[in-house]
Amino acid sequence: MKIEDAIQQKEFKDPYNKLVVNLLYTHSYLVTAQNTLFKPHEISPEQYNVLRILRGQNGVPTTVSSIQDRMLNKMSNASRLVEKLKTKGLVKRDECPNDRRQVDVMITEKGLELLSVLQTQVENGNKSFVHLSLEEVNELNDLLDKMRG
Amino acid sequence: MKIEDAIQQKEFKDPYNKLVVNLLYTHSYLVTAQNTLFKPHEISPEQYNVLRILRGQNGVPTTVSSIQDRMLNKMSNASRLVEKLKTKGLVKRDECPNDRRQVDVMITEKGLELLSVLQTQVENGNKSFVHLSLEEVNELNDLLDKMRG
DNA sequence: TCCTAATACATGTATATACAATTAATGTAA
DNA sequence: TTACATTAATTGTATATACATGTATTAGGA
Repeated sequence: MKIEDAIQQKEFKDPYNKLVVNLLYTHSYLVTAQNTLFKPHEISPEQYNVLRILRGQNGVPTTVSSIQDRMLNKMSNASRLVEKLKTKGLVKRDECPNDRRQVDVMITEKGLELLSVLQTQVENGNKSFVHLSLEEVNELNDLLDKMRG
Repeated sequence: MKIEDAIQQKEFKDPYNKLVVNLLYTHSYLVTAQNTLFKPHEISPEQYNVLRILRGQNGVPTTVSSIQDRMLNKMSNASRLVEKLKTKGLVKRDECPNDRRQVDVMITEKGLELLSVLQTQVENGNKSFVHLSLEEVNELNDLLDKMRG
């Protein structure tokens, strides 16, 4: 479905402005689809992403600012997301001995278990709502990378 | 900059999952850039979009649900956005005479003035943070349309 | 007509985003 | 060592997203 039909807008000023609208709209499409996967597990896409980052550390503790740097949305608030995950018992948070300003964040067993359950669903889900061939996906990835300059 | 470097992730399960991450990250890049344009005018990108929809009506009143259908984020709350815009004097809202459940929403003179000031900035801004040729932009638009199926 | 369903919008609540401000700890230079 | 800047994290506030629920109005069938 063309973006013009999706939002009932006949024409755009130019392809650049159309692209911006198209990206915003496609993002919404994507997040809506993802939410249906996460909802039953009472976790948000953002919390899932933080858990993924922590698992990637393979047991090495991570600071809040390091999580922040690696988040998909740089403006998000890692401190509060970690707090939410701790409440659910999915991560633990200790004072860093070398530098008491910092905090060592680690994923728990419970967090790892949830991730492994979710992972397959997310991976299959991602494939199912991206209606493109492998070649087209690679093309799209390259264009997005280039777009950001 | 490749997405792998941007979020310090070495590899992805497959290109489909990479694409999802890439879209989320690129969306954040885009919105952050747009916010710098809107901030000085004390308006949010979402509110700007609603004003654009209303201007497209050329004086014909629109209902809240019609705005909702045409918004970029279908899960957004048109009712509250209209309320915010009304508080700022950018739109007016009247009870619809034919059907008292509905509400006629119209953009005001003040709203039109703000839009015309913003429009040029937004259009130029969009071009400046999309680092692609015209041909590549068209390609990207087509791939996004196709991706949603 | 009356009853029920459907529609349009508003409201409630939780989470996340955006950005400013604060607090505590550390680094550095006079 | 003290004074000041820097850094790391938390907290505050406003807006937006996500979804459920409530309320008033209209539509349509028995």
